Amino acid sequence: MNDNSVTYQQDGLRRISRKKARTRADLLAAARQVFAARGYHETSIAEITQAADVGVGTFYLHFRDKDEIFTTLIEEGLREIREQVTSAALQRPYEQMLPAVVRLTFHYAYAERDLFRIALTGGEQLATRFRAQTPLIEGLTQIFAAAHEQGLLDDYDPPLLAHFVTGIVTQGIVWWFENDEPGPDTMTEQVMHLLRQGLPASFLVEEKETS
Amino acid sequence: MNDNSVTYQQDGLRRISRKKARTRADLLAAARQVFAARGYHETSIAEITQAADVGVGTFYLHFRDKDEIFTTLIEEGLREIREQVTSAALQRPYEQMLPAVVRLTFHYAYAERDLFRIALTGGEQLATRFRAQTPLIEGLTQIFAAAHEQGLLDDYDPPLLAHFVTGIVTQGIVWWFENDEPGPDTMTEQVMHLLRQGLPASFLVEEKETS
Amino acid sequence: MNDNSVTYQQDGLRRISRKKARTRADLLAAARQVFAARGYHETSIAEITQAADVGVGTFYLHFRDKDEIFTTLIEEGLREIREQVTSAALQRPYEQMLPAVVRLTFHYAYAERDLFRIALTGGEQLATRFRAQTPLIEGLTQIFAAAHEQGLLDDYDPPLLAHFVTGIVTQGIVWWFENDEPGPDTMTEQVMHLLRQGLPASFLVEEKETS
Amino acid sequence: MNDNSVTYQQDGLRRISRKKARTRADLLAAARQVFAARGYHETSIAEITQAADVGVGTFYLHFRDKDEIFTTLIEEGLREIREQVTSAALQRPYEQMLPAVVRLTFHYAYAERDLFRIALTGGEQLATRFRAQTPLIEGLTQIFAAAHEQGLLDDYDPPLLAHFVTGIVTQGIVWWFENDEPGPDTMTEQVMHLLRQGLPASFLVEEKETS
DNA sequence: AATGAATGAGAGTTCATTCAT
DNA sequence: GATGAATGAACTCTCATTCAT
Repeated sequence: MNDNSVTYQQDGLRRISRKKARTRADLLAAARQVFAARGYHETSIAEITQAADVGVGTFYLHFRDKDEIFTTLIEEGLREIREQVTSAALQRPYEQMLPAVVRLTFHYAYAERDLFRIALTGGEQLATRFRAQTPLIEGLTQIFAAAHEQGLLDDYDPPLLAHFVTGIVTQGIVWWFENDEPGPDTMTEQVMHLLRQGLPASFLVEEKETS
Repeated sequence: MNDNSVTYQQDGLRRISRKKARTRADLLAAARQVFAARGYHETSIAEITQAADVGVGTFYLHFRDKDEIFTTLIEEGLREIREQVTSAALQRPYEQMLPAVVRLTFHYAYAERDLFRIALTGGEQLATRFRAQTPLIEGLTQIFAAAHEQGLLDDYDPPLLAHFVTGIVTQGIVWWFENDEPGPDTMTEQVMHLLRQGLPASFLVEEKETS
Repeated sequence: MNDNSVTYQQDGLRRISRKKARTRADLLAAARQVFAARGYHETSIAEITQAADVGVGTFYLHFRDKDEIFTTLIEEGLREIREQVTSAALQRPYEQMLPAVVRLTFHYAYAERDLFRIALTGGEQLATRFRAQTPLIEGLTQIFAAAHEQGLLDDYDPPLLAHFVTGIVTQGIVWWFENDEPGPDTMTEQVMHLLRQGLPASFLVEEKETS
Repeated sequence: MNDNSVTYQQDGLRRISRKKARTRADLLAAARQVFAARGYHETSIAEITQAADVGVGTFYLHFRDKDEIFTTLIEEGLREIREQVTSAALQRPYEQMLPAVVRLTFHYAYAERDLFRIALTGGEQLATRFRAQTPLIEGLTQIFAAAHEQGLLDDYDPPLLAHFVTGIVTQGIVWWFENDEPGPDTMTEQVMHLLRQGLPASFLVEEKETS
């Protein structure tokens, strides 16, 4: 027994834990694929383990239930995007933040459409589903709140406005569930155009008296 | 046997079919309530029949399965709204259509929040869920397409724009799933303000070069 | 109130009871048709009442359950045949009874194949099914027992022999469930030929020692 | 990791699959018993699993539905008999085939009366039921067809004759559903006697003119 | 750590039967 | 007598979860 043996053992442990991590990754990948193809509710644990080529029991070594692997999938998948978007935004002067956030979000969403489809479609109740929108809403709320404090958005309620913009972006992403065109840059331009110009006043005339 | 007896019998039939219609309505009301409280997938037929205070078998006398009562619920619930919004829009001059559609949609959605929650939340797959948005999208697409032909919306793609505006409205409705304020009129104003003015250009600056 | 009124009333009763008998007959005819088409177990009361164009509840005014209408159907359907065959047999000299029974049975079975299909196919357990064979078995047993007493069938056990012959006849009838040829007369000849001649001894050689 | 470990694992797999096979056999045995006691249609899956002392779900791990376990039961049960009868027949000179087939069939049928009761009684429609007779019918048809070609059975239609003989044998087996006597050998003798001698011509007189 | 046979709670669905009209 | 909406027991089947190996 010497350092070597310890090293061997550590190697063994590491190998095992590497193996375990590998299985976990297999399961996540399989889940992503099956969720995308069949939807959250139509997916059974057995389908996931089959796609991952592991035994059913193995699933429970890594995840508590279907909801946990689902949440993990979204969480881990979105984390990097969230971090990238956040850091990119912070690197920019304040006036450029909003466009940057929109553009980057669209780019990532376009690249990982299946993940967004899963996130916006499946899941147990609203809770999970709208969790995907939450980071965007919060980021936008901060941006708008800051502008509001500076008197730039006097007529708006910042959180509500953040929801509206998130609604626009979400709808752009949903659009891609059925169409591949336009790409993320054109999509961004369309959104920015709307946010910048609004719509022509000529057909936004409200009648005098409101019911 | 004379006319009277026939009348009696007809009365009987009418009464029976009125009773049957009553049961059907009970089931729909119960489904609405249970779906709203527990979500589509968490709801079992037994829960619906229990809430409607009828036997399980009765359910199948009126609906084929859970999906059918769900679809019927949404369809019948939204039909009137759709018709009201459509006819109201058509009674207005063209320039007033959009505001009218938004305002009316918000009013109905606010009044029937539980129905919209069910429609936007539950259901089998996207198909059912986004069905709720379809009428709005189509209506807006028509309005925008007309404007586009007159050169008013040169820089926009009408269907995409319709999706964006629908996204805004949807997000407004979703907002009410968790907040009661602001009411539909203020909500409409906020949306119209955004659509009219857009956001201040000063924080919509895009950097020169795009990656 | 006089004789007339009584007559009227009797007429009324008779009309009612005629109507009732009519409904009963409708149900029996419908059952016969549905049983033949779908088999006993696949047939539901609702299908019968639908085919008879009466309400479900009406069924229970005439029959206790599915088994009773089934039994009745067979019983009433076979009764006449049984009586015809029996009386025809009795009108013949003893030596002609067996051929007459076989020939008549085949003729009726051929004419009412659907009834025999129902009788031999459906029904709850053996009990009902083999009830259709019972009359034939019993008739043949009598014939054979008489012959046996006269020393004509010394080597046979009459009831067993009756079963064998019934087995032949039954198989002939079953043959018609899938083939229309040969007709009842040729069928009778084939059976009689077998019963008269047996098979050529040359290929009925048993080996000496039996295991 | 060496050959040993592989062997161990193989042992493990084999043990598991042996255990699974055991459960399957338990289910088949239970099904056989319950079908025999209550009949096919009166038997529920729950009764089978209860008799097999396994959970309901286990059933579906081994069989798709009631019909599949039924078919399997008959198929597996009859296969060996079919093979034995066939090979025994082929080992004999042509003239001895028919008696051998009849004798062996009766022996097996007597030994496994419950299986034959199930096969001849239960099952979905004729299809399944008469499947039990098919092998016998086909075997006999071959034998008779060969004799026919040699001019031995000029007056018979071989397939029809095969049906008749099958009818006799079937009726002999059905006899055992309610009687234990006579045993298979005496039963064989009675059948062979009939096939050899036919019945005394003296009471097979047909009247001249046929109606 | 991995496996997959076994489990049984629970969901959906059918249908014989009743009963108010 | 006839009706058919309503009923709920009974059944089939699925699937998340466990556990011995």
